[in-house]
Amino acid sequence: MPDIKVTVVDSGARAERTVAAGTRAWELFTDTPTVIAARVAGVLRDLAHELADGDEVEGVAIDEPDGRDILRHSTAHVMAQAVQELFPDARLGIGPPIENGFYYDFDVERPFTPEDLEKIESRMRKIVKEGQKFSRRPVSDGEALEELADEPYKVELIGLKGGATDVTEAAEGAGVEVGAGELTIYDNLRRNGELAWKDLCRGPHLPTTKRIPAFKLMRSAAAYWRGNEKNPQLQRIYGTAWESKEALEAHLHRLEEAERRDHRRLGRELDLFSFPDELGSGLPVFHPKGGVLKRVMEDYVRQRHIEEGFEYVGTPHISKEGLFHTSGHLPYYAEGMFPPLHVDGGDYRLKAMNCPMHNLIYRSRGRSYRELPLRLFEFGHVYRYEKSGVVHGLTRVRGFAQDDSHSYVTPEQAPDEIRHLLDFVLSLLKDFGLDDFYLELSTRDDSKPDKFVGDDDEWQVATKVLADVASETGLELVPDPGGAAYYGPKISVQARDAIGRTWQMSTIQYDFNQPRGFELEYVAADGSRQRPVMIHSAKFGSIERFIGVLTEHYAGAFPPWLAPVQVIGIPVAERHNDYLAAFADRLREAGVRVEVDTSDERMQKKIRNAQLQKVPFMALVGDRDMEEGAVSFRFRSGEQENGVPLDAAVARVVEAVESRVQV
RNA sequence: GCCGCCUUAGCUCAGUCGGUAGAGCGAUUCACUCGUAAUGAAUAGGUCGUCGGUUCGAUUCCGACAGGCGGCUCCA
Repeated sequence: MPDIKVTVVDSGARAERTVAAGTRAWELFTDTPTVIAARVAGVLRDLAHELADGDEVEGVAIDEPDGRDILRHSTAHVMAQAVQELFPDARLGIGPPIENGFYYDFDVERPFTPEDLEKIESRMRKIVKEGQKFSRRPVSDGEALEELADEPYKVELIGLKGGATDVTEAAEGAGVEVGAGELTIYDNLRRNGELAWKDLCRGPHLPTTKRIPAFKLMRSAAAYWRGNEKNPQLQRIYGTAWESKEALEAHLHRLEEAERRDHRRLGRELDLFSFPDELGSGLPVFHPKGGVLKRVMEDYVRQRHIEEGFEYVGTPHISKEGLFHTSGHLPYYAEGMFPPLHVDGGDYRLKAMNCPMHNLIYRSRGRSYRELPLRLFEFGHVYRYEKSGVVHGLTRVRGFAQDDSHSYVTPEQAPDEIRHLLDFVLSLLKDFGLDDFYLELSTRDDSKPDKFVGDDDEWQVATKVLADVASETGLELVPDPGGAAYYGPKISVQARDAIGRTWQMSTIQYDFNQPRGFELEYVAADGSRQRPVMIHSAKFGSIERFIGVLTEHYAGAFPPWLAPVQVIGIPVAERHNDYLAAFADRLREAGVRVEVDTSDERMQKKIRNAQLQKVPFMALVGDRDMEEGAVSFRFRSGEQENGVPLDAAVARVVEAVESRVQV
């Protein structure tokens, strides 16, 4: 048998090897048990892939990103097999790997119960234990259609492959079933060669089910077939799979950590806000402590806007409906608005956006080019009729305050203004402790012209201006086709929080449509009347959402400048109360939010309470401190600074607040 | 809006196979006055989410609605 030459790549090192023709990838990696697939000439392959002369081969380890995807995809197959063994009538949808796990969709008569998931999971363990082999088999479209005649969703995918340019676009996740080029079926073979199960799949897969070290089914939920609400709903089971039991445990631990940070839970525990049923879904109230957070944020943000050349305005929450026809909201955004109120023979609407009202301020008198950029800003309360299933804590509500501004500029000024806004937004977010961002550029979906106002040329200009400025920042820029507002494209700032989750915060939108709708004009230097462009911008998106995000980012342990209570005085015994009260007065004079715990609990209990309330400074006073004219600080970390003289103690707190640092 | 699950004291949760309920924490009161994450005792607190139906009787079974949770779709 002739020999072939292959190049084996191992963590950057390359080695030429001569092997017999017909050698399969696994034979190169017999010494490295973590390798579960191969990257051959840059393409992921099964370990059973037969090598060709000149191939460049790299092992794919189970704990690298591609390896985990393969593991999770294979685990999804095992799950589907278990489901079809237990529920023979279940028809298969798609089953891709996703971040931290996988899912598989099934068409079943009855939704899965938690007990079903347990049964499925134990059946899966049995299949894993059996060590079934994943065996790849190329098939023609015709053969696939014949073999999978009982799987209508798979048949549909095969059909799409012929027509649609990109199957992944036709159904998110479907790329793992049907790739470009030839179709393949994976047979799951028992040790004796018997066929246990099969599925249309592009692969690659683990060599055998035994190579699944750790997995767990998480939950089941409904999902629309191919992500379209007009399609039937399938039952989706989510699971997770990892390269080791330890990695699975660590993942579950991270989920617990995220739960501990949940702002809905912290909001209750820290007495920040609540959602009274009596008000209705998605309508929060802020309690005094949450009110502090909200006011401090708003004060700071208002101040920064004024420094940046914005003018603070005020507008009502409701208006006659005609305004929203002029703005285009009713034709394009009606389903997002609350239904009309019938008053005095006319219809009024709660506003869903502030822009129409700002336009009226602009239009209240003639404007000169000398006034531009004209920047109007307010905390405008808007109300949106969110579908009942999407309301979620403070991050998705039906009534909220936008820190909303509209810059009216000449078309020539637009790029500078957008640059200015983007810089401003990023600096504001950094002030609040968020410093890891990327940008998203949301553009029009050309296939749905009825959802967007204006002509192509205008959209192109607007999109280019935004794209150019966004790329100047050097931040990662992710395209978001179809995500634009009806009146124009937008840049949004996505911020990563302390545990790596991303949140959409600021948006900057370029709008040439509303100025036309409202017939906004300015008089140019040559005396002609010109139409301004407006740039919409919300820095935090929504104050409510931002409070929710900050709460999770800090896990409720806010930096002193934001903390509802900045210092809590804890007397060791009742005789220290007066001394602490005097210290608290001094702090209060310096503008510090301070409380003294004069309850008759023991000191240890007071410390525990302060710790649970996540107060940044605990100021303890006992006999020793009183004698020295000092206090002792305890921090949330448990660290202490004992015997701090009173002047220094006040200065210490004030300094931390003013510099907006975390302690 | 769609699918599934859930709703018992302020919070977290037991419980009743249909005969109107209990714990811990929290609250209040009393005692204790204490040096870095829970002192002890007593007391109060619930028409078991709302409205209908079945039943001699419903917190429990059925239905509708409201609210919540997890997804899908959508989104600041």
